[in-house]
Amino acid sequence: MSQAVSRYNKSMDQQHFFQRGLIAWYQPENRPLPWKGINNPYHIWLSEIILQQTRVEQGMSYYLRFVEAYPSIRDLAAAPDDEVMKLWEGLGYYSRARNLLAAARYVTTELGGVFPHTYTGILALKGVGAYTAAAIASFAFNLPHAVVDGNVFRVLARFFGISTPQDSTAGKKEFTQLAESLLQRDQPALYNQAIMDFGATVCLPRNPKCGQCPLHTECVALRDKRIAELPVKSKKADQDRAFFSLFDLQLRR
DNA sequence: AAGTCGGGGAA
DNA sequence: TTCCCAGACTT
Repeated sequence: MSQAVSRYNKSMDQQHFFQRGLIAWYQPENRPLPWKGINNPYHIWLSEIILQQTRVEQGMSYYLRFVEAYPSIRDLAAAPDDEVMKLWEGLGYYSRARNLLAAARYVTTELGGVFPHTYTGILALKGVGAYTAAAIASFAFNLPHAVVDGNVFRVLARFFGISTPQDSTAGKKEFTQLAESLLQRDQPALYNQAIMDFGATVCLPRNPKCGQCPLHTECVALRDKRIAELPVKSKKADQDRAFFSLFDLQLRR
């Protein structure tokens, strides 16, 4: 019992260190972005759809062009399909554009142009999954939902030394629960921005800046020299290629 | 649980 | 080349 309590307390200390360190580190002006510091749900939503599996630098100009072309969600809803697809050209994952338009029309016609303001309402929109719903809910409405994207998986896996594959069912559950427990519920938007900015600028996928990391003294992966191994993914394109090239080699003999 | 959808930058 | 990017959806 006392051991369990002790371990529990240590974990809580670790979590508090993480939260405080992250917030202390975060300076919004370090990474100014057009969709940062605003609370227009339409603009937030648009930016999040564009940024799905897309680098900020690549999505930036598209976001600006969409906002320019369609100042309101009604404008987007009224746009012809081919015009929107043309504007999306070059971004990839074109189903995002189709879902974007479908959702815009749904909000405009079915919801009277009022963007849904609850997590479940937002999640119901086409093209909006758990991550995007949490992002919109927190950034636009300051609702307490923790974002869990590639940055968050990486930061949490390393700092807490979690080796559960992030793309497994168990992993998604574990990381999501941890993220929710870490979320500073009195300032969800700020906290979510902070952890993603941290992952994008300090706790990088390769060659993370551990030397100048404000959390390095308590980072489990750094302590155990497992930075390069974390986070773990079970889907390994790598493994498949290795297998098939080996198979190929057998056939050639 | 595994597969699919993409262009692009960095190592 | 490989990995990964503010993932979601279908099978």
